[in-house]
Amino acid sequence: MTMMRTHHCGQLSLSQVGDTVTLNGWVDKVRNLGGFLFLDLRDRFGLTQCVSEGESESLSNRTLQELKAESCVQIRGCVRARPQGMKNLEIATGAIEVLIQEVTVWSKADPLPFQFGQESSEQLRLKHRYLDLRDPSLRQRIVARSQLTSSLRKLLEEHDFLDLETPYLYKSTPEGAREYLIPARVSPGQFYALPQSPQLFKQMYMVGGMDRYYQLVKAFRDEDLRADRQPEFTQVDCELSFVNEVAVRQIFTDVVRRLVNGFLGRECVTDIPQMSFEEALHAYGNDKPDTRFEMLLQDCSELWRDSSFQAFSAVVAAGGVVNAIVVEGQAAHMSRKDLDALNQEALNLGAKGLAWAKCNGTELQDLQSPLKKFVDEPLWSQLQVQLGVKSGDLLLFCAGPFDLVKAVLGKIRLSLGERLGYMDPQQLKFLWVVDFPLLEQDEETGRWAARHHPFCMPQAQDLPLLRTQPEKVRACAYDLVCNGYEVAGGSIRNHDLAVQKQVFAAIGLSEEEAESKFGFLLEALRYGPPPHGGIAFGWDRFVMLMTACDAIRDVIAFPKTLSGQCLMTQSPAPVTQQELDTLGVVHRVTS
RNA sequence: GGGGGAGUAGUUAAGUUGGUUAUAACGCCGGCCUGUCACGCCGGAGGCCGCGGGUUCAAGUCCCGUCUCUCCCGCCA
Repeated sequence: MTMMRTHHCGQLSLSQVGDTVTLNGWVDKVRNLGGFLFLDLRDRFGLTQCVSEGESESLSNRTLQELKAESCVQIRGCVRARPQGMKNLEIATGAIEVLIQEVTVWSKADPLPFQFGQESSEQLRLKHRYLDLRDPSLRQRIVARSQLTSSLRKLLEEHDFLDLETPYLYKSTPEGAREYLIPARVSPGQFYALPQSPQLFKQMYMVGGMDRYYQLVKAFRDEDLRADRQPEFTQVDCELSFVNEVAVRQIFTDVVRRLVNGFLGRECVTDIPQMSFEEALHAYGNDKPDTRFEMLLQDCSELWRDSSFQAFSAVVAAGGVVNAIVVEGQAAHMSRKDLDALNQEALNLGAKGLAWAKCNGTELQDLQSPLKKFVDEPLWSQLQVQLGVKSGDLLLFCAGPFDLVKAVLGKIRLSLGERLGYMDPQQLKFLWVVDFPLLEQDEETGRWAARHHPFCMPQAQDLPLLRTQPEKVRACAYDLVCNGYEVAGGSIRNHDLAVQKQVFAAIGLSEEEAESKFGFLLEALRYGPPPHGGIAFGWDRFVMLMTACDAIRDVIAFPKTLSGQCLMTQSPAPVTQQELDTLGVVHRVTS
């Protein structure tokens, strides 16, 4: 019996000329020139041009013409060199073609709901995701994902990590993200929860002496979706024993550097710089700075304190701030309409407004701005010096409470960066953000909560402040940021029972509550836990950045829409009353 | 929970101030064509203008509601 396949569609070259081969794949395109017909056959590996000269009665060009795009076929034929000048340099198999001798149709395809290589609605492609996967552009991203995963596993295993599993059926831990609940049939009225992260299990592995753990694992969060957030997503979850912050960052700088450079085939990442949370917030307005461009947020509150511009001086007097960004060389390129749009964006984000100033020269008289009448010579020269303004620059000012100003200008900076083409997806700027606050205060209730999670180790020198000034306590926590996305985050954990109890106390968790929620952790910490810490990568985001996409849907084979639907399978879907009864779930019908 | 954008042939889009038979490209169907690789040429079919209501002599176009997709805010320890 002959082989079902002797080669794949990306394989044949001049060295097989004269061989009889059998290929399998999908009909990419038929070009019938009359007595002469070309059929492009495509599989995951590539595309091979097959040709028929229509001599045979049994295999007329008419028969071949009837093979519709995306039909699945087998073609047996003889490899021959293409004539001079007919080679296609764009494809790997472009030097040869296969003279068709026999075609087996495995299955026919109806006319397609969308065409490959052309724009079409994502909705339609998601409904027929199995077809979209055949489109080389999605296929390449999914293949890239597999390659990255494979390299990552090798790198982690080189660093002595063990691939270990953790349960998906866990229990609800009300803090943090909303969870997906699963009724436990054999314990009526009780529920499992899908884990938002395997955090405590990996710590248990460390207490259990496994030393280094990793897992490519799904995590589940029942929160609203975004372009970079799916309800189920893949983490590269890692944990290490006998490490401090520096060691963790060192190891993962090495892993990321080799992973990225190996994938891109160029020295894209050399080292990964560090920035404190505080510096990131001041200069970029958020904790995940996009460092592909500058345009930093600059404080100029003091310069306005005594100015005649009430809107700013009053803000400063009330303890607020005035920040500016310098948009280089854009004075002449921003129309009134553009500036109005930016102002509107600032208003939508809660600011009182965005003041602009065009520096058409270096003198005060060259200044064009609604603020001009409030700016005198001394203020102007101070602004120029402090902000580093040059002729031709556009200045944008925002005044108000610190957090608001940072948030607004941080977002304005990003939308300007986008407009001005400063966010080149081919460029990857990694950054460690460090020295995060351990706790954050709920604005409404005034209660303190863990910023990352309640198992983070506080920085030793800040520990005495935990009772007196909890806002000043920094955590041994770090995020890996790339191009404005948080791609990984982690911390050193508490292996010291006493410190863990202090943290629980600081977030208002009573001993009883701590015992009922995390009793197994507290107990484990009594039996010789090693110092340990770890990190978890948002793998979808990482792959998205590596493939220069802007939504994680683009690198997930079967993603959900923003309303959590799978358009292909139509999930979620209703269940019968009988199923609910079996589970002991009371379903209240809402009108 | 809130705000913005979108929904017109199989697909992607155009559609003016509300006014004749709703256009185009690709795809599909039929015919011709021996070197194409976005093949070319000739012809043809194809429409619940997302859905429901309203205004009007007249609605793809205006108004209200609703559904779906998308982007953002809240949210995401």
